Amino acid sequence: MRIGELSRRTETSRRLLRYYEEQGLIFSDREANGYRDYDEGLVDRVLQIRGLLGAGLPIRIIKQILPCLRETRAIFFEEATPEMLAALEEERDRMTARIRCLERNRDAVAEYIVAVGGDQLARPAA
Amino acid sequence: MRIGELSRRTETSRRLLRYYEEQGLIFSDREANGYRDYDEGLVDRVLQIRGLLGAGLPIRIIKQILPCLRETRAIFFEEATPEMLAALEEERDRMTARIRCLERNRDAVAEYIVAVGGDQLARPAA
DNA sequence: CTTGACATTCACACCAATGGAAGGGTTTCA
DNA sequence: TGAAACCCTTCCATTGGTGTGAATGTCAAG
Repeated sequence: MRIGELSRRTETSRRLLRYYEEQGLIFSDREANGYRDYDEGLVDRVLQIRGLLGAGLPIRIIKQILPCLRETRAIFFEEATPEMLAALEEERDRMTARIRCLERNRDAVAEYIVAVGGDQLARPAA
Repeated sequence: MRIGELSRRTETSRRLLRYYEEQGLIFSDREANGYRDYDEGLVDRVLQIRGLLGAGLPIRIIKQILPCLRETRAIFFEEATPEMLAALEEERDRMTARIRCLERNRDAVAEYIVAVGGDQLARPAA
């Protein structure tokens, strides 16, 4: 698909898609005229990238862990140097820490909402 | 405690602590001489703030949810306007989305690590 | 030929964070 | 008492990262 379709399907500006490509997060083939030609899988990939960015991971790290996230479960063993493995383990642990932090705080927010009487399913008797 | 101690205990520069105060994320009493006097609870508070920032929440949002996160369970009902409640519910849901995204991707990273034979320090006889 | 989608490139905006200088007061300890 | 270490404020500039705007040009189709 071309960039316009990918943009619509991911609700991501063309500009940003080109930026992600420039940053090495996604790739595209080119049509004869130079237009980008995206694989179907790029839709999920872009959403995934945006999710991770939204969760605070920098592009540099996302680029690093992308090889682990290929939907095609073709794992590239040859690239698994000890240094890279260590970096991945570190990042995995950092993600766990992030998750815990978010869970704790989300739960606190949720408790607060309940305590002050919010979240009454579909506002029954407002 | 004074700013130096808080800085050491949170591994956060004095500069940044003053910045957070300027941004309205934390508060301090003042000694007679003008020195900031921090409550013991600020240690956790600062760590919490840094965790949330690291998880991708902007200062603006963190400031908004801080009232829900007071360790003193004094909840300020009077401030719970419907608009604020709606904003909180939205933010709660966004945090949940973040958590799910991180979980999915962390698990993928973890699987990859196992697949390429990492993490054997912890489990020698894999 | 006009319209819309595509291309590239430079510059800018926003946010978190930092650095540093100026210029001054306070605490601690030998 | 003197020095070092700590603290204060204000101001200004900068860095790094994510994201955007706008100018300018090409391509394809009605």
